[in-house]
Amino acid sequence: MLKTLKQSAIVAKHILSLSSSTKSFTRHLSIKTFPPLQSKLSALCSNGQLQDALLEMAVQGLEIKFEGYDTILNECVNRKALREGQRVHTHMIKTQYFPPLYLRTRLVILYCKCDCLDDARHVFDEMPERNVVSWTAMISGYSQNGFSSEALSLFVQMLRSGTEPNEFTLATTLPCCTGDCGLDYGRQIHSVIIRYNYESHVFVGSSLLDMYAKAGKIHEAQRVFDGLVERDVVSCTAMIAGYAQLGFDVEAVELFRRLLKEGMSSNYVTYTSLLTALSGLAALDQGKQVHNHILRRELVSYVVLQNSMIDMYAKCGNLMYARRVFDRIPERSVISWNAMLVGYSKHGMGSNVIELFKLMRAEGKVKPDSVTFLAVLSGCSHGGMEDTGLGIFDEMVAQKDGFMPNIEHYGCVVDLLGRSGRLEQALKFIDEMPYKPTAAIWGSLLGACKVHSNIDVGEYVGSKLVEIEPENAGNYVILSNLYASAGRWEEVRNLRELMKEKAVSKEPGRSWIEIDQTLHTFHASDRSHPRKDEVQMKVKELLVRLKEAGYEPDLSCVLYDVEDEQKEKILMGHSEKLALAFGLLSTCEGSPLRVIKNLRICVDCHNFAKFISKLYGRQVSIRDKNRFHHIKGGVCSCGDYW
DNA sequence: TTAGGGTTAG
Repeated sequence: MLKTLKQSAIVAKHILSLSSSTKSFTRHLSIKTFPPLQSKLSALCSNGQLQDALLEMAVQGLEIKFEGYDTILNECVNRKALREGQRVHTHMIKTQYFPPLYLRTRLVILYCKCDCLDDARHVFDEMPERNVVSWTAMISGYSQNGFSSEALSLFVQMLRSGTEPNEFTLATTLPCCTGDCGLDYGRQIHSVIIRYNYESHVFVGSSLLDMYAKAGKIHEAQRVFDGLVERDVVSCTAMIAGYAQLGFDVEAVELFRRLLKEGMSSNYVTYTSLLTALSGLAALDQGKQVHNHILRRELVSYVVLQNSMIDMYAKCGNLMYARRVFDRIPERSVISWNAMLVGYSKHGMGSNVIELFKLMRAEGKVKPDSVTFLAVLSGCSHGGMEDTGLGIFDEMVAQKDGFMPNIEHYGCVVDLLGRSGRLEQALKFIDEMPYKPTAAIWGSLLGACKVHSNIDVGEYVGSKLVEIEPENAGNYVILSNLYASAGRWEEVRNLRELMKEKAVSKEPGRSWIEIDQTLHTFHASDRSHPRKDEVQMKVKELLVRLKEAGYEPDLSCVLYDVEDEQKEKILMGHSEKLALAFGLLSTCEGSPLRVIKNLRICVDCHNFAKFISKLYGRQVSIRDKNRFHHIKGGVCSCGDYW
């Protein structure tokens, strides 16, 4: 009797220990099926023998129930084993097993992970009951596959059903708030977040600040970031990336430095965002330093990071380094190719663009995409290879690479035709293309009219532009330049009146130059730089010397209605001239000058830089909003077309 | 069981 009792106690203890190890699912346990089958299945699964595990399930038939399905479905999810998962699902149906909520949710997760959203949704719709996890799993499936509106509408349905969202749901749903109404949806979710007190949760907070940053609301992003009770790599990276994406490059770099000092950990994503900011600044010395950090930390094998480095070096003007990074990537993605192609294109190196594009086609490992063709077409345009570009467009239309041109590619063709002076043909092309012309397309044609001094087409195009984009000052400037160059001052005056009427404002011009790892920024007519007086003197000195050599300030670049003397003063205050003067003051004779400008360079500054390169024997490179100008001996790589 | 940040182009 005593012996039997003792035995029962041992059995009971065994069951209890099993219960605690399998958490809350103990009610399904039976000594008959568990533990031998369970441990056998687990062993098979962990050995990767999913097939054998399935066979074992089939042999055991209905005896398996929860534990068996759970074990094998778990393994299917971990390995994204769709076929095996489907067989388990079929097995459930065949044996008329009625899965509980937990297993149904596992099926939803499995199908979502394997990109079978319809199957996931089917299981989800058939669920007799749902909890926050099943809702979140389905929302996450949509969210991660880019089906934002489905995810958002499911989120709304979830709230209506009375299920409260948790931190997982909120962090998953926020990334769906993109596009036109993204900010509105985002703000509504923000209010839900506040209601449930998740604003300072690190995952929810990073998602929230990212949403604001992507909507261009940097201050709101910053407010969320400042309110986080705990910060980690992701939230910090999100903030740095937010700054970088919106062009707050200095803030991005400063935040990175500050956080580094505070001991924040960083990973390859952090460096990617940091490189974006350094690319914007064209801070070559700092970029090289970051490259060294990446090498030392052995992060260099991330393709994303290598792509960022190609872009950084190209935007800093060093194509040789960019190419070296490109050549060392073992598995290039389409973005690696594009970054390199865009690099050559912006530097006006048309033949390099074509050569690399041929290599890409010949290798055939990576398919060109929309950006590839934009880079190739604009590369032909910047490099003065109009007919080659037009030929490639024809190949696109003929579907040589299985890729149809979109409106932006049509825009490139307008650019190519305009550049080669075929303005009437460009007008006809716009008229016949299958898209409605955008302001950018008219804008590029207007630029072409200015370069080729074609008033007739220019007037027509200008009127179209002012109609679509009355607030864009750049359009008035080009049109006014066009009238001025034809001596039609009456029209220039009318245009100026029109500008005043529409209260057009221009983004303030800004240029900078990197000297010994420090960026020196100048604004138009800047009086804030510590060496402003020296700079001013230098510009005056340059003006005298350049005039002796034949330079004549192009007063038509000034739109204000003032005396010519005043116009010359305004021109001499242009930020790129200040940066060039400062460069001459701070570097030794013969060394190259590298200036960055936030807007497109004006004709007068371009001419000014050409004279400097010739008279002072300097290679001058200027990166403007559109492209690089490499000026040597008074000749610019853009061929005076930009 | 479910979650957040990143690269080219414009």
